[in-house]
Amino acid sequence: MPGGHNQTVTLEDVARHAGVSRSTVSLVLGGSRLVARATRERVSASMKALGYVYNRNAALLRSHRSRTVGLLLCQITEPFYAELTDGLDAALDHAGCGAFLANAAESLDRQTRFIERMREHHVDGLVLCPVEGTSPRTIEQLRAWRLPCVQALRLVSADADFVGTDNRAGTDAATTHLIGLGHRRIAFIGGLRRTSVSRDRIGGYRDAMRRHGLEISNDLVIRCASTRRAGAEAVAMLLDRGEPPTAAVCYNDVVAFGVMFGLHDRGLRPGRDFAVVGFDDIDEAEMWRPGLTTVAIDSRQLGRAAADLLLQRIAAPDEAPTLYLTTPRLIVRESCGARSGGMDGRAIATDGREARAHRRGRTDDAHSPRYEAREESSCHWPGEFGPGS
Amino acid sequence: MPGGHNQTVTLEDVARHAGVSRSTVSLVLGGSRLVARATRERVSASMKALGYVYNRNAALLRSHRSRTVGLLLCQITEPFYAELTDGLDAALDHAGCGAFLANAAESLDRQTRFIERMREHHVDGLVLCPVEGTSPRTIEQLRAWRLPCVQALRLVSADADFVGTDNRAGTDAATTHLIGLGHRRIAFIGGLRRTSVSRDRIGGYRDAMRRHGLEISNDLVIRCASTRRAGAEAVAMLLDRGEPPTAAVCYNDVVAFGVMFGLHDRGLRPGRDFAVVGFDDIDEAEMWRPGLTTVAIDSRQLGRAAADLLLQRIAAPDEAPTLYLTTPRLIVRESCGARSGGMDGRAIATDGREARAHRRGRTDDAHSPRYEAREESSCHWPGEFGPGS
DNA sequence: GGTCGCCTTTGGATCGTTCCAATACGCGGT
DNA sequence: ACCGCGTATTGGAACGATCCAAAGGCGACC
Repeated sequence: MPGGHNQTVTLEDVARHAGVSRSTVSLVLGGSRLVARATRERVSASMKALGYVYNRNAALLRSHRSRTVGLLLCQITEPFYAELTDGLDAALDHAGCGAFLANAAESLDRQTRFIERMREHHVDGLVLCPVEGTSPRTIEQLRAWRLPCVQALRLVSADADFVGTDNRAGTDAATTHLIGLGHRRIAFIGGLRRTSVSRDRIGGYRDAMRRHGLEISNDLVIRCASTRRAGAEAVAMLLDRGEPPTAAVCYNDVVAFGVMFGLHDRGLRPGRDFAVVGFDDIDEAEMWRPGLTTVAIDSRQLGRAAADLLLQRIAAPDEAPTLYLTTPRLIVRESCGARSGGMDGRAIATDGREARAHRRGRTDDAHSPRYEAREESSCHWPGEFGPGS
Repeated sequence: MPGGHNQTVTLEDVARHAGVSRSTVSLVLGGSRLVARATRERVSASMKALGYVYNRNAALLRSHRSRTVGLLLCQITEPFYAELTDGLDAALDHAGCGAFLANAAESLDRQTRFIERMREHHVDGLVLCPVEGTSPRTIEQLRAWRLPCVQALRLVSADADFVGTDNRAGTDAATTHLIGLGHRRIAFIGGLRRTSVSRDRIGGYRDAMRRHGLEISNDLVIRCASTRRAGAEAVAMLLDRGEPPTAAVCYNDVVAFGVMFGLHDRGLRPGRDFAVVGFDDIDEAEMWRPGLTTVAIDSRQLGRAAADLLLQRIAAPDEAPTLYLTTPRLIVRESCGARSGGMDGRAIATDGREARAHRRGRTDDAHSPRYEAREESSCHWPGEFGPGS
């Protein structure tokens, strides 16, 4: 490879060097079977010799395919989204597709700006984790622009593809588990943002409580931000009440960690004096002391699913939208008191460690669509989170 | 805005609609002062009316400026990198520049592939958090390709721009603090990867130990991965020894959290039975129970600094490389036993809460380069981590 | 009235690729 | 000798912007 090129090497240069035409070189680039084997090898050699770099932008200008997709995250600092990105990025990479990533930091304004920018870059499609307050019209607009889009996690419009999990079933299972352990006053903590995720997670909690004839007083539901600090403050507030709850279902693991910190501040031990359940099963949940009982949704697999669905949609833009929902699994560890002699020591259904190992195995497998498509969605879109909410 | 366009709107269309030439529209796009105010407004109106979308790729083809940079992270799931990305992204956004983000997941192979892809996309520059084993030749190559590049955190080549922190000073201060509290057998935990960061953090620890005439036996340095699990395992191993240490300086906060989990497993309380110090001061460090004493390096500001330096370098590609080093600050909380009556209760120099508040204030300020340039670097590049290491 | 200069505007060439219709070529069959 | 056919290759026209040299219009000044 020559050292100090200041002029870019083009197809023309390669063609001249290999003694063929520009078109032939282009065909070689595309891996066409039309080109004779000998020619193909000669051209490849020339490309290497000249240090040729493919110009994706020039190609895109003509072909209208960029082999690049956009990924718009609502909050990259949340561990769950980092893990999701990890899976998604790997899947796209595997498919020879690059990701143009942007972090909206939960700002509707930045989200709008980034969508604009993605269009300017002519990405082939978009994975969107919509920020709170995203209007269904935004999704409609993308459709009108014919920009393939997959909504991830938070459902805004049922008229576009969606990859997520059955949140309602998740918190239902978590709450039911706590009830089975003997708890009666169970709080829900977190879910401040007005998103489909919040609605469904709170909904599942309510379903389970109602089914067991338990009171769902509004002051058992503390809506707070998804931070450790907010979780700690929320549980402090609950413990100050006359008849405090004995357990809490948390919006996600981060809030649950905060709750455990808050318990610590009062000299209470999670899993012994108070039961805590999280949601997401992010990497650190297993390591916690006590280990966090939580609803696992395999972030990385969800990322892969989103990537696969988007690529599929790019290939066939006019098919009806698909809703992919993974089935969450309750992982029982110590923080709810069901294991290692805490609280009441009742026998448990799920072995956390085993389930975890299983999940690991799946995660490390070769890449292929492994999510489950389910028709009976737990999401009931038209309603609370309509336009402008 | 018309509904069902299937043909893209080009400058030509806008020009026709506004009754001017293509060139004039282009000038308007560039915000040129040459165009008369009335014309400018007419053109803008036409753009809006037709739903015009700027085609960055077409522009790039001609102008050789994409107003897009690449950000290559070595591991997006590490909270520190997520925070860095947060700051960097915001700064670029502020400068009207997009970021093409990729996650190498600590794989040299993926890093190479992504650099290739960035070149194909003709990004204006690259912020590179080099993965372990990155050769200085990689950086030289970027230079030969005339692709502006800023190394972040990990220094690979002194011949290119670098943004990082004075790691050696950081662990030196942390270790000195522990020695001041009366500790004599102090371990270093973490820093498995062969990077300049590992070298300098271990170096600072050694410096302080040596300066105080303390033994630096090799079995006090446990090199392990930057995970909670590895930290827990490492401290367990240390405690099994004949004469275990009474304190540990950790490679970063994540390892420190692991160490605290490991202590918990042995029934020991960090800050009372064993002193723990971290590095980075990631968001959650303050919330921990006990609060983590750690070396703060303000990840978001570092991200901003990297963005600024890169933009500067793109503007002036031929200037000599700059090394920006921020000065780390020790934040004393409870985990080292210096506060709240732990261990020996000696008076302390730094108030964690105040320092934190100060940092917050700076972080939220308007965007401007606030890092400190220092000539006396703590990094001694040629050596241990040379080519191919 | 001609010329100079200033402010605006413009046409054409160009960037590096892909697409498409056309061609060159070897070869067996009539 | 000509045709038909399949395989391999090619030149020219896009794609949608920017750049540049040049020109149009209009006062002002000599």
